Amino acid sequence: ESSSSPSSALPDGETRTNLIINYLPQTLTDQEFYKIFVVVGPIKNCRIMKDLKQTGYSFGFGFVEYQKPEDAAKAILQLNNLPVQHKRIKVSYARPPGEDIKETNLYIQNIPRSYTLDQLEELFSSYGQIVQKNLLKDKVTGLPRGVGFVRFDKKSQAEAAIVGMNGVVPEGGTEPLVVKVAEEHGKMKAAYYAGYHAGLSTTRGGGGVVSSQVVLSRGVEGDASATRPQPPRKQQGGKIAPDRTANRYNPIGSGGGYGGGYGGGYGSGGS
DNA sequence: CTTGAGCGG
Repeated sequence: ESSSSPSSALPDGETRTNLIINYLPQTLTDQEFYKIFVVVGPIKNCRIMKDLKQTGYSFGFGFVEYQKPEDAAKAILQLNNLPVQHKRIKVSYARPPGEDIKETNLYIQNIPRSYTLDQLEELFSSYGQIVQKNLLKDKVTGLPRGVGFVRFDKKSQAEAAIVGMNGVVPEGGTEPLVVKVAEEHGKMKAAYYAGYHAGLSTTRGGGGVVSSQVVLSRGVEGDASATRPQPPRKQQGGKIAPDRTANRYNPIGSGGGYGGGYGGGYGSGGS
């Protein structure tokens, strides 16, 4: 049945129009964002996801919804991997809402230091499609820390990977892997950096903020509230997650180090 | 010692 489909190669039952765009440069504006995608076809809706309306801090990804499915498909073909500033954007279909996409990102410890990204992927590839992966390196030495991330397409795949790989000693390693769902607090960091300290007090000492008002009088309730989140009654049960909110990174400032092997001449530069 | 970014309205 060779018919119709005049100028576009839309897969058979493809009706999706909504795309997610990843790896947007932090400085990309909404207008620029729109301009990149509107060349493909009329857009119904698009938006860069931002941390807060207040800070305007971009999460580095956004959505583009076209009016026509063929334009969405075309955008993936034409704009995926497009160099934008110092990055290459990723263009792919957004997932239908309510899908099983919630806990697909895994945090892995005790990865043999000798492992490459490919090896890491190979280690987990049998459980499903890996959509993203990363190996963390020491900030100062640049040496592998033995921890990394693997993001699966589906939650069920991530779950299977945990069951299958957690506790397993990989080849070339001596310690069993620790595989668990990664915490998704990346988005909150921007808020903290922006000075959005709602009411979070890190009770762990040695922290950064030193409040000069340390007037603890015995019996004064109001003041003590800061250092006493809970009444001491129930301290026995369960484990208390201390404070993972300690962010000691400089938000902006590092000039790079990720990706980038490609110097990119693309197209003929306009003026 | 959970990543400059992978799912909103």
